[in-house]
Amino acid sequence: MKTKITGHDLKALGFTQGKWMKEAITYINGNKLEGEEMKTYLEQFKSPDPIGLHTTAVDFSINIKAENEEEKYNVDKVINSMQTLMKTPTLVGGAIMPDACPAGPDGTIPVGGVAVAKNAIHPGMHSADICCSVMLTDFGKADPKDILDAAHANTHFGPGGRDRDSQFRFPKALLEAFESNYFLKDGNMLQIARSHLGTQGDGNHFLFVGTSKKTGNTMMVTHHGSRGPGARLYTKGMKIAERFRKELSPDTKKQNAWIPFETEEGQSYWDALQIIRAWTKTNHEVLHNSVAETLELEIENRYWNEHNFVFKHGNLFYHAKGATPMDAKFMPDITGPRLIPLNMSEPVLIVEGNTTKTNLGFAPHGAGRNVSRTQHRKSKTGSTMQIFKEETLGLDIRFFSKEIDITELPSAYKNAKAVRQQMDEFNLGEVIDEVMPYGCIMAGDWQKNAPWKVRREKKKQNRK
DNA sequence: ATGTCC
Repeated sequence: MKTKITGHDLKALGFTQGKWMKEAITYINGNKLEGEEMKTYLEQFKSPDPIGLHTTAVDFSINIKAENEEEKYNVDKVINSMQTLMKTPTLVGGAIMPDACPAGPDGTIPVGGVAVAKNAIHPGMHSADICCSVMLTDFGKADPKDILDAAHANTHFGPGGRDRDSQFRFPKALLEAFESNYFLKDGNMLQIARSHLGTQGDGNHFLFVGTSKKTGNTMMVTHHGSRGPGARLYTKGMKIAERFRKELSPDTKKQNAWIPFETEEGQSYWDALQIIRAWTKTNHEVLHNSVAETLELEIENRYWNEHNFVFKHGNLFYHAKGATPMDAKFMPDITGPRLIPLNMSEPVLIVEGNTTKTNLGFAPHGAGRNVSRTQHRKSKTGSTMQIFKEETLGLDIRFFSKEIDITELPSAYKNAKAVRQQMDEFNLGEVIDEVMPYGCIMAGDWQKNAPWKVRREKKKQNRK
């Protein structure tokens, strides 16, 4: 006489534990299935065969050239990492831009990288700062200093969000969108989305004012991403992707895990990305509008583009981590030209372009870093104030925290001329206008006087 | 990237 089948027996047959087991055991025992009959019934619960890596890396186009030894080291590292990345089973194409910089362990998409996946969204390939973007408003013949002063009074840099009394109104459409989405609906997420609206964060984010080379008009350009809400979505997305990776493709590197588009999770994540994009666009708009309102100015023109995002075309998902989408097919709602900033002392480029065989429809997103922040800080041994003055001569540069961030000065970035020259050489968009710098605001080194740093400094002093 | 852990 045969004993009843248990979950233990099914695991011994190589099945993975799951919700399905309870029902299956009842069915098997209820219908007294055994032998071949049971095996046939269990077929439906078999895990799919693991998806292996591509045996050879998928080809990708290299739109970058090293100009010196330091850059050669960086470019080699970027190319090596891309070669590992391009073995990810979902990928069918890729490219790197002239401002490419290595990021993370080998096989991680570099900043300045594009990766094209079939039917898959890879949270690790669109960057942690989802929808990091640039927006421009043309304020006509306004005085650049007035714009910078008003913007300085209205914007917010540094960690966290706004106090309750200085928050912008949270649009109802955004509220409803957040509440409708699995990834975005929790209360904490909404609270952060409210308080972070109209904030720019830190790092390389900026508020830039300058004048058009073509018209002389005063233009304001903001650069920032999705702040807290986007960072949280990214973390959640990576967790879901990791669950799929373990089940579908354990050989895939953790940072390259994906969410299959044709799943409930895939659809929700895709929707969440679009909602975060709408939030981020609003995050720019409230700042630009507040300047117009403060100064009672007419807005003559406005456009924007993201450079960290996933763009869908058919069943292909173009992941851009620090690459400017040029082809209109990526952005049904974007009508203006694109914006490519370089550094605080250089113009913001206004660019148009299209797909070629080698650019995949993208251009660089900026100048890119020469060396890491830490390395750059170490290389600058003189007086910070002196270096700041030399590198920003004639410009009105302000740090929101009132502390200079030496790692954001022009010397931290790749040579702007070289990046522009490589844009020409590799056919990465045509510059149609330039916003000549008047001044800009960045977060500055807000951590300089943080309690833990002050404590560390004191210890150092005591040892001397 | 980020109220650097819901």
